[in-house]
Amino acid sequence: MGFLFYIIYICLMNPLIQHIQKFISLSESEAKIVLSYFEQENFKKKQLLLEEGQISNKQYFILKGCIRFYINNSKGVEQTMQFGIENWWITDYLSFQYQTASHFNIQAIENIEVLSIDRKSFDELLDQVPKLERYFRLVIQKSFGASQVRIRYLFTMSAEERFHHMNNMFPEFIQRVPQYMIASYLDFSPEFMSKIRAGKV
Amino acid sequence: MGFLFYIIYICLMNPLIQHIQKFISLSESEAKIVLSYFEQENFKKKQLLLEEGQISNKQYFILKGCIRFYINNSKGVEQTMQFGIENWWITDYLSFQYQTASHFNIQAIENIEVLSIDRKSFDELLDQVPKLERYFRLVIQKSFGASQVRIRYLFTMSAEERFHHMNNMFPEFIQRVPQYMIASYLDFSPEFMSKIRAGKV
DNA sequence: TAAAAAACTTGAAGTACTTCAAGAAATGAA
DNA sequence: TTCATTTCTTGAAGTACTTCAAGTTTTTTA
Repeated sequence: MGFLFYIIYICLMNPLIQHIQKFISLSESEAKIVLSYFEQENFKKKQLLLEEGQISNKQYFILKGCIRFYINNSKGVEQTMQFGIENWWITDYLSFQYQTASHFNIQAIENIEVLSIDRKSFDELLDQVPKLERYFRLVIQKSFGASQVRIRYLFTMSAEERFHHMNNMFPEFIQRVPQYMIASYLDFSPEFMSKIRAGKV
Repeated sequence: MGFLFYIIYICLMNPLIQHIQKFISLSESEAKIVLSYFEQENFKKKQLLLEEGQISNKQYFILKGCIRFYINNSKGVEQTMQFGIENWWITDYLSFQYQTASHFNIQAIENIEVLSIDRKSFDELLDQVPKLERYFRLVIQKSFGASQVRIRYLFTMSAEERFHHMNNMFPEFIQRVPQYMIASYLDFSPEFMSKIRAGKV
């Protein structure tokens, strides 16, 4: 009985289960089923979780660490499309859903721990715990909203404003990630970022 | 009996039901329930479906016509974030979900017909037909994918390339919408668009 | 702890766009 | 069918960035 409580305890303490519980409620037995579909994976700094041209066969929930979603632009320069940290889901949803080649790369910026689920298991999980449809709808909805806000910033702010805005909103993040990645995320050159920071613009 | 068949027929012929059927299957009776939650609304060209500062209380499915999702930038210029045509869903999902003030405007570019559903009805509908959770998840997932692709284009292509790309992909659309809206969607000035079209860049 | 690699800085020169202003063309309204 | 409004065009001048190249600092590796 003590052992069982322990199992339940570790299930409910799991970051993924806690995240799900923010959106929908899950019983202990459902939590256990959910977790049984996931596998923990670790990646080293700079390792790729997905490479351009591959089919994104897995969806990841970040337990620990920071990753980025990037492309190689026409000049061969890496351009960061999105960052992900603890409690974020990350995948190329189009490639994952339609099993088509991805245009994006996903890379660990730090040593990371993620929970992963492949496409087939994901479908099975949703059939077995249909409640999760709502959870994933809400998660994607938030990501989509964030993506729209991002486009709004790109459209309405100058390079310098975008930098200061990000600096105010996520100061710890600016410390955590190389500057050139932030620069490309904000859509300007690393040199220009250097000048902004030095107040030389 | 003939009358009943007729009802079923008009339900299944409805563009929304047909759209839903592309993602999940729906019985005739479910189709009827779904439609009972929606209301048809018509808007005239230039009318606003949502105005910045308001809470987006409705979600729209476009039956006919073309709309745009735009912001007023810091210089008071309207900047198009997104277009919507037949069979697209449109709303500010963040404002709709969390009932917060929207930063966006939604406007009819042509005289339009939409199906609308308010937030409360939407929740009820999902409770009554839980299958739809998956439908909406997939719809939003596609929108999110499109949004990511859009950012990719903004990052990797020059103004001229973005124009030619859009011109190749959606030639009929370029005809349908004023040039200055396309220019702002592609993130350059209407004057520059004019020069691109004239081959004067 | 040294050497190598990665990340950041600086200034000078260049460019892809924007802004402005004025006119022409197309569309809509009476 | 005309007048008013909206949309599109053009050239000249300006600017917010980029690119390049070289040096400095920081981090990683052995």
